[in-house]
Amino acid sequence: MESGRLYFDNNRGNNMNTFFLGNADLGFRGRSMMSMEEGSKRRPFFSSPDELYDEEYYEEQSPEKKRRLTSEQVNLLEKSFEEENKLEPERKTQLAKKLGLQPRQVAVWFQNRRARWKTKQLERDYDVLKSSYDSLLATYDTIAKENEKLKSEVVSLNEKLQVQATEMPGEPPSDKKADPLPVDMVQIFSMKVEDHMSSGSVGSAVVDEGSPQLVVDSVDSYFPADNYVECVVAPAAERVQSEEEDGSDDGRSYLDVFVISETEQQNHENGEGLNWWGNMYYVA
DNA sequence: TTGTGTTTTATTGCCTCC
DNA sequence: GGAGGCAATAAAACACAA
Repeated sequence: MESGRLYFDNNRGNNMNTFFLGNADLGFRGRSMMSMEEGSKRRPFFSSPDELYDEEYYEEQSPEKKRRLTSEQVNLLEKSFEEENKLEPERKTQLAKKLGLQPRQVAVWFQNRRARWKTKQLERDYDVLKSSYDSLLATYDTIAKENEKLKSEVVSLNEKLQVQATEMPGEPPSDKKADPLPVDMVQIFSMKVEDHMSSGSVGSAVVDEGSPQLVVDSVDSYFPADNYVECVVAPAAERVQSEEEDGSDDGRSYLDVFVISETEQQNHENGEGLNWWGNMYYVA
């Protein structure tokens, strides 16, 4: 420590100032300055100003005893702190004079007050961050539940497709998958997974108005967030043709839906074969 | 009355700035 | 190098439950 720093203890009771020379090497620190055997006359924490200035109380105190500031002193200090939480030397002297305290005491009070303010501020910041976190967590939970729901929808729809495929002999889905896609017959739309996640309507993307109301999902949310998933919707040419031939139009529009990865679409654009993993849906 | 927890006042040591 | 700020800490003052 810096030797020679001067410490003051203001004694309001008898208008005497006691001075301490702080020096750790000499063993002066806190308790060592005071006589611990001294009996203490307790006063209530919330006392009236009159009680606080009770001469008898102060006269019985040892000059070294640590004393609480009066409520008036604290009020004035609080007011001053609200105006400016840093203390210029001039203001410190003025306040000290006004309060009947040592400038050092005023400085210490401001120092401690800044520390309390900082603690409170940290608590406020923590509360703000926590509520923000809780809100995000709630949003995440909602999205996760919706995701689960959509996954089960996909499973259910796939099961229906399996049933349909078995009910239509002579048209193995595997042949369909192998067909090259007639580009002029398709509508392509894109859905970015991360946009999907952040939009208000969690869940399904809908084909534009000109298209049949086929609801298409991104199949699963296993795609990396920044990957695009392409859904390709095409009229089921073969089935339409077959219906026209045998007059078995049941009033349904048939569509082939393919879901491809970004890589697969690139392959398709490069004239390479596609590995389709979508299947056929129909809508009434 | 006593033990325990909290608040307030003050000290110490280190750091930065001028 | 001195002044002042800050973090860590001590210790008195105080509140309160058992």
